[in-house]
Amino acid sequence: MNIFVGTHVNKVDRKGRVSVPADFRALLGKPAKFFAFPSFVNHGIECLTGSIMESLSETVHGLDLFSDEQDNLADLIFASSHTLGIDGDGRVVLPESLRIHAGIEGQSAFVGKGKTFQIWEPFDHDQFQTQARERARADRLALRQRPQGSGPTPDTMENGT
Amino acid sequence: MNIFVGTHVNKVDRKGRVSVPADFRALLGKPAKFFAFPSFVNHGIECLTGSIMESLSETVHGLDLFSDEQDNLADLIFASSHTLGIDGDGRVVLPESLRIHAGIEGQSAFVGKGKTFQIWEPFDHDQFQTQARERARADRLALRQRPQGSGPTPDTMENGT
DNA sequence: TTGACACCCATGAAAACCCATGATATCCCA
DNA sequence: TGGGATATCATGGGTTTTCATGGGTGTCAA
Repeated sequence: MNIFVGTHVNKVDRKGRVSVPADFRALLGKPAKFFAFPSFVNHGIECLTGSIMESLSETVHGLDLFSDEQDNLADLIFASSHTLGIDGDGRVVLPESLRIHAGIEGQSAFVGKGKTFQIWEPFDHDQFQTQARERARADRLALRQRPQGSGPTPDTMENGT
Repeated sequence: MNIFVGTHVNKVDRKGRVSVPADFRALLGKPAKFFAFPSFVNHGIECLTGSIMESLSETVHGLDLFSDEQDNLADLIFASSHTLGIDGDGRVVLPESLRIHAGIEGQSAFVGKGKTFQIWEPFDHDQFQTQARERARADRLALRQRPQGSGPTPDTMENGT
């Protein structure tokens, strides 16, 4: 099962270290590491596996080299990314810039998103999830009334903890 | 994982030396060196590994030999390139022409771009990144609807606010 | 001689590594 | 099926290694 699921809240110690949930670690292989960058749209930290990051780099480099578009995209994704190596005890150090973006202090929430995961300040994520739930409900009503309701319904969001 | 990620700000000492970030050095192999030339679209310094430089030369020579386009590109890239050798302590000397192009004085930012990286004056790069971020927000819809097929699309970022 | 440049060494700070502990979950056997 | 034994995990703290950075020395050429 190669997907990240669940929400795990762990402590951030005074050195800035956090335990990566064991389930997640198992999916990160060896060398145990992943890439993390601030989301462009909210206060979460996006976390990608090496293989996803690599194919992302292939995609970006498929664009015209030195084009504005290539340059912008590469900057947002790669330049703001951090390589987080997992130590022998299964922990990573959250860089200060990421902690600030997410507002993380004493605790952090690892949130499974399928092929990727995110790291949040736990309370922030609660709020985010509540809003997502409400939106999903509203969207579903709209969907239901539509004549052809094909495609995935928003019930992927229903897997609360 | 053969990609350059992160933004690392290092000091430029009075001799013009800068430490190349350890992550980057690890990707540059031996002999430890890379090619650098002024970007033709902004104030950054483009930095390419030997192998990328080679494939770039293939591409350029695929253009009509002696065409204006070939001539221009070759000039922009190859004629203005410097080979920067990394010394035993992991540092390079930034040639004056490059420092002037980028406006670098006391500090420089090594910016990962996936298969390549750039060197910037740190404040300049901040500005550039902020703009890229704004543009990305505006372009997000456009990107999503593009048909281009392979690899994971940036849909990890689809979790709107 | 005077720079420019390639080496060599020293040092403080930060990151990676190692070990210990308590809590929880899992297993095993009666 | 209870209940003790065992493994897994999150967490704290100390120690070693790596890294960025400053400065010195020697070499070659203008």
